[in-house]
Amino acid sequence: MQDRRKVRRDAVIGEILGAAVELMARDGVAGMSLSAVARRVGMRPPSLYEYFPSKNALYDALFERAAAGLRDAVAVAGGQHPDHPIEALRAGARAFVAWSAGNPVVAQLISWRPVPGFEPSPQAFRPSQEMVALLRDHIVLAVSRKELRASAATEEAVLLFTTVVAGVVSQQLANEPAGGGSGRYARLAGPAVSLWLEHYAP
Amino acid sequence: MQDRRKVRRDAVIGEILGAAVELMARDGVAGMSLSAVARRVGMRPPSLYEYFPSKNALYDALFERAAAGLRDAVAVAGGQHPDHPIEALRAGARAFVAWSAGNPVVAQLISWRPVPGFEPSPQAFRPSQEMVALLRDHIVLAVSRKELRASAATEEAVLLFTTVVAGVVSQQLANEPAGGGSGRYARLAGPAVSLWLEHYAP
DNA sequence: ATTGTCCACCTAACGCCATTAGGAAAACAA
DNA sequence: TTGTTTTCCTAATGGCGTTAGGTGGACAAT
Repeated sequence: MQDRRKVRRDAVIGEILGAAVELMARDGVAGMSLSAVARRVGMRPPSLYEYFPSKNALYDALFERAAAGLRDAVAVAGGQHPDHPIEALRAGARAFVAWSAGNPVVAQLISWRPVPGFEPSPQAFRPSQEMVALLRDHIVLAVSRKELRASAATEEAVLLFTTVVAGVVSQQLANEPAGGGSGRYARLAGPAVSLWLEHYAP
Repeated sequence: MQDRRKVRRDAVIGEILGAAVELMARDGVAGMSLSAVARRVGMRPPSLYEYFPSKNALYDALFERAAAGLRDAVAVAGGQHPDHPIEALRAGARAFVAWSAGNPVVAQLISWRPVPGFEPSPQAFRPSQEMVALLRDHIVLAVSRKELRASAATEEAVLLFTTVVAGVVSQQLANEPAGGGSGRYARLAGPAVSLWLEHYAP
């Protein structure tokens, strides 16, 4: 019956993380306070230390969850086009931007460095690396099918792809940080990726 | 002899802003504390309120200085090519990225939203608007000379240009926040702008 | 030279924060 | 029933941004 305890504990952790995200939306990513989180979940601040050894550990848990969610969103979108890597790249980039616009708080945590002193642990960073690996696979596949120039598979080309997409996300987050808005900047995802695709077209 | 006082006051303000930048480099943009600034300039924290009515006002002053410096750097670079707007765009974008890589702390203040609760005042934001106006002028000139497609002067195209450049800066700041580094990501400025220029080539 | 005004600093204090120490009660295992 | 572990608590420390109120010196006017 140790199971019962673990279930309860995981539920509390989820509750804490949810409250943290809500408060980050209200007070800014770096403006979130453990005291406010504790108030929202009906605890005293020190009790949170039963679940996270520090505030940065809480950020780390949020980072890992967010990175995994983002990776999954991109993977699902790309997976819709299993034998059309160009379309997979387009869909993946659009999904990346859409997810970031829809989850602006945690997207800031991933795309920027908003919290002084916090750096994601290797474990939390892993989903992001897996996402880049996925991107690389699509590009390599496209090149092998002659749908992209060979130079598209170079390190610089991959970096350029992520940079272009990061630019769209950055504009979106900086200019519509609330996220709920129109997503004016997120609409640039398609055209931005087109710039890259045209340059590396065979 | 009121002049003497104003000179002295402005010198102190400069000293405070310099200390703030140094501490932001050490502790993060949002991690800078007025107490630490006061210590560094040899004052007690409340004395800083003779010069800035709040911490956010200090951020605002830094923002304005930085935005003006960035605008000037871009303007100088672009001005090197008065009758070659394409080269002016290239040089301006490179200067933008180089300045941001060389001043990573204040660049974060301009490109991101690192400080919860701080938004630049209209006055502090003005240099940034002037910089975008300059960019627009170059593009319009290039279009009128048939060096760019007419669609390059649309709102979307201008937004795409800023987005591509913002992407390079964002990658640079996120991955080499210390700035002093090799500027690996800043080297993408040229290729990134090329993507845009190729797409809008006549 | 004296007076009055203003500026630039100070100390003291308030309420908030993250974090640690140590204790109490409840949940579970024996 | 006893003992252990988990989960919460109160109390306290040292830091923060900011306000209130006081003091001395720099300046202007007499």
